[in-house]
Amino acid sequence: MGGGDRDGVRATGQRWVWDARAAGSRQTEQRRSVLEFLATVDRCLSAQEIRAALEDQGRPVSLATVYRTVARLARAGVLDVVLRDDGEATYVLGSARHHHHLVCRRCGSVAEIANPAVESWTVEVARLHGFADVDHRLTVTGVCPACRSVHQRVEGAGTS
Amino acid sequence: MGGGDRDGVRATGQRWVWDARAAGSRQTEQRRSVLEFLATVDRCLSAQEIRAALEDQGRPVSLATVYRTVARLARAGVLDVVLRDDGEATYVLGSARHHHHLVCRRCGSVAEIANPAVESWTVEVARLHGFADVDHRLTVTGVCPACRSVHQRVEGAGTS
DNA sequence: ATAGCTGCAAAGCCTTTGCGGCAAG
DNA sequence: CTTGCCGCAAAGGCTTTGCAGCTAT
Repeated sequence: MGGGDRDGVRATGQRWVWDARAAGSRQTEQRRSVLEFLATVDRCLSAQEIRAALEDQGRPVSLATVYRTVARLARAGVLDVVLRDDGEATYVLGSARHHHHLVCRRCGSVAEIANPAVESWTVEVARLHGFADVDHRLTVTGVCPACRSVHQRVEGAGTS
Repeated sequence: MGGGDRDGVRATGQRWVWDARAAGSRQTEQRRSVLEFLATVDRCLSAQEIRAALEDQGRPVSLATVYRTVARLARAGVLDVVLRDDGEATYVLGSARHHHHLVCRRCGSVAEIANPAVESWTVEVARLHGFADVDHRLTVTGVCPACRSVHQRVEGAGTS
């Protein structure tokens, strides 16, 4: 599911192309802005952060359009939705196949991690419980080396 | 971090006790309602669902109090917060130590699952990336046997 | 020329918070 | 009696949606 050429977006290897001929999908400056920007980032960003960054780059896009665009990209399987601890949704380019992420709690930098053993175990344990239509999501959080060295202090970082 | 006897709640084995003598923590009917109710449930429920259920039981508790109570219980490590796919927070009694859950996408039933190998792998992979203060969260979603047999149809259940 | 997309602003939800009054200890 | 807790209602944030105009095709 969610594998690929829906919504006019296709993932071909490491390149994403917006298929203009897909049923009523248009190539617009705003969608290009969002997609091209996300391609330059290795952090998971919220819709508001994406909008702010694009504005700084002189390529303003309305918040509603950012939401609509990332929703489309997520549906197409081009990007992955990562929920922060507080429930805010963030987005990052990724296979959308392995939902395994290593996320920095401070700066939001993301690395995809993989472990086939985990993958197969989740399927197996779900099957043992009689579950069908199984999916899974593993998020490892921590503080990345960069943030550690900076000794950046964020509100409530320590004990709360 | 959130280890135990804070907020006047203690987890002793499989039993939870509200330590009334903990720094300014009072035993009230509402808190008892929430805790006792959660003990009878094996599903993860949102604050609103908890409030509705308690009202049905003739033990009404205001939504604000439910939120304040579950926040306290979560901080005390008595219950676990499980984010739904849409970002809504749900709560379930649990060790709050292993964040491994098998959740039914339809009815929200929850089973705790455990795999030490996964646990150690997450720590290892995080360390390899230089991450500190590591935590993780694994959620396996699917449709449980009960919901499968009922052939319950929820909006957008199939492909979406 | 057509149909989809954008921006704006309003509405929807979930969650938090201020406050007066009540109640546990 | 003191201090914390409850309920109510308002405020805060994130996200979605209706609508009119613009634009990619």
